[in-house]
Amino acid sequence: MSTDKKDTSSMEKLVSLCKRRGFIYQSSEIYGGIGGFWDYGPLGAELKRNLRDTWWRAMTREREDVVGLDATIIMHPQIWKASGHVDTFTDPMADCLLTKKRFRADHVDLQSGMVYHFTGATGEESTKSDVPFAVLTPFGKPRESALKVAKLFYESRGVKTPEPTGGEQGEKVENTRAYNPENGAQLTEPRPFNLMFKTYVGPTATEKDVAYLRPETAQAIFAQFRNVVDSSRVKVPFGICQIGKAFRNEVTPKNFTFRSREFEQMELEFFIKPDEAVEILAGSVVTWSEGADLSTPQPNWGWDMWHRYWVSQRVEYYNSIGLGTDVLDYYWQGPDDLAHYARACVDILFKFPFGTEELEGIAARGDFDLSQHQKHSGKPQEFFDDELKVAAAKLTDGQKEALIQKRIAFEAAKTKGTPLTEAEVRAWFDRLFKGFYVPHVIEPSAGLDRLALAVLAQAFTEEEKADVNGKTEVRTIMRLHPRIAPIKVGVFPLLKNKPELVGKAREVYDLLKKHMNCFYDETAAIGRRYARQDEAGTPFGVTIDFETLGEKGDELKDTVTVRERDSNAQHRVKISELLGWLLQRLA
RNA sequence: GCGGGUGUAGCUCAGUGGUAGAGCACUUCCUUGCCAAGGAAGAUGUCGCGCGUUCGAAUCGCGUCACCCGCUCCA
Repeated sequence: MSTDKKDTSSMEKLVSLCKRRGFIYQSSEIYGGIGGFWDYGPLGAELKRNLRDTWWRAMTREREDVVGLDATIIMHPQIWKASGHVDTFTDPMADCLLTKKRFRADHVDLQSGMVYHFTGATGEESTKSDVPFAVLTPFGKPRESALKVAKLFYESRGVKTPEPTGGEQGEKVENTRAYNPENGAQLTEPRPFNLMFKTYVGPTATEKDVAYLRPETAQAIFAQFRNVVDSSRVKVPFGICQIGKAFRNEVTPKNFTFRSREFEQMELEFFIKPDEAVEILAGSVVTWSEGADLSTPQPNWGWDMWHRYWVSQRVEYYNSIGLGTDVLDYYWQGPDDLAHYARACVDILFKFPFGTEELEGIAARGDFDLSQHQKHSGKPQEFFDDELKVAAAKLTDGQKEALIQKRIAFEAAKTKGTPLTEAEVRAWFDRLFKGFYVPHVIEPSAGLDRLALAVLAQAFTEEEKADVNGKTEVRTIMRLHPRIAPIKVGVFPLLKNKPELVGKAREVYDLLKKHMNCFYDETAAIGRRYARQDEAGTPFGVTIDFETLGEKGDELKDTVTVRERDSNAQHRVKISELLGWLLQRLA
């Protein structure tokens, strides 16, 4: 995905503020830190909890069609075999010996030509090298071109004006991936990079006991699909969502918490009927067209309507926590980017200071995952749809055959993956007409740590302000949406040497703290306390002043000053109405 | 994993071989009448870590760890 502008300095400021105020620390810092792992401090822990809660509420509690799951991090290793992670997570890598450029060893273009094997080189000032090196040159090119590359190689190893030795005769080689296509230089032996963290279950720690820390939370949902269906009276279309840790042994963790080795995912697997089932039940299938109404799911929606629906739902969610359209972007994967089993995938991107990068991917994955588990476990992962069975029974043989022929034509037109044979299509429809199908899935998969970073980056604002002495200074304000702010309200007695103010302030604090995260502060001048809370992102400050005590007349007695972080506006609010006033603005 | 950069107080940074510093922040006290006021006192460092060179290392060398940038990777 794209990178537009880089803003390293604002990122550095954000990292610094995160540490200073207790949002995010480096893991294991006293031992020098450990790459790709980050801890959340007091404010960060609250922020993350709030984000987690808003997601959970939006995805399951406020919906009738999604249920939750909380599965283990370590699961049966077969799960990762079935999902493809054991194979595809192992990327063989090879480096160019000359330029150090790195290649996916299995992605290097196949080449043929003459290979010249050099055994070393001698040079001026008795510099020399015994390191062997080989160069591939296209057929028809002279040996000198190979020699030129070899000289560069030995020069880079400290040999002055080198004369490579050996390599007099070229060797004919065909279809090799062992040389850099750009310059012909030899690549290192491919080394595997498995991105899954490995561990051992049980005391013996043999190869038989190998297990993996999950690299995504999604597979647990698929693995428990049958149990959820059997125990919770859900009917397709419905979803299962989960929040939890996932682990990837990234080659290069970077951009603060953006790419970490341990991270938290928030995933939904939303199971839908195959389009053929929709067609049988509803008579026709609605497909996406620009401007279609996505507000309420309809029984005749095809998979792409559901996909678009979830994109719009997710965008609505981001808007609800303060990430508006101005900071979001989208990337629709083209046919070439898509995995063979995926039908569509859109990334919701956020404009981070280091570039526009993915917050969430929403993929239409067909029935790939459940089918894989059905195949590997030998346990059926079908859903039985009563209404479908009844509707299918009413179809004529001709209608049935028309559906089958349509699918056969669709399979024949496939350009990716292995198309189903006619026999397989007929077997699939045989099950479908009896009411059985493996549901298709729409998968909105979001990164919680990325979201936390996004809202922090979005909230980070600097303002120049003159202090009482007229000296301008830069102040940092974290304009976090009140719904996710770690501290909702700061409670301050105007002065701490007046026991009446302090006593009243403690009363107000005790009143509020049962309902929201509050912070009591009586140190330093009031302006400083406001400023501290601005950096923590606290949306409201409540100050107990002399009016509260009734010194300015009875009508102001038992009222407090409520100060808004973003506008500096002040309101007089009765203590008896304060809780309601705040709750209304935090909802 | 490769190349480049950085690492000194909580934060930002100065300090190029000779007793570890500044600003801000922090703690306590005084003061205080709404946006980082003022005064006084105080605490804070294995100069990222290890090894070496040296009479002596934050400073020089080697190694290592972490972070940043660029490659590479991101199923």
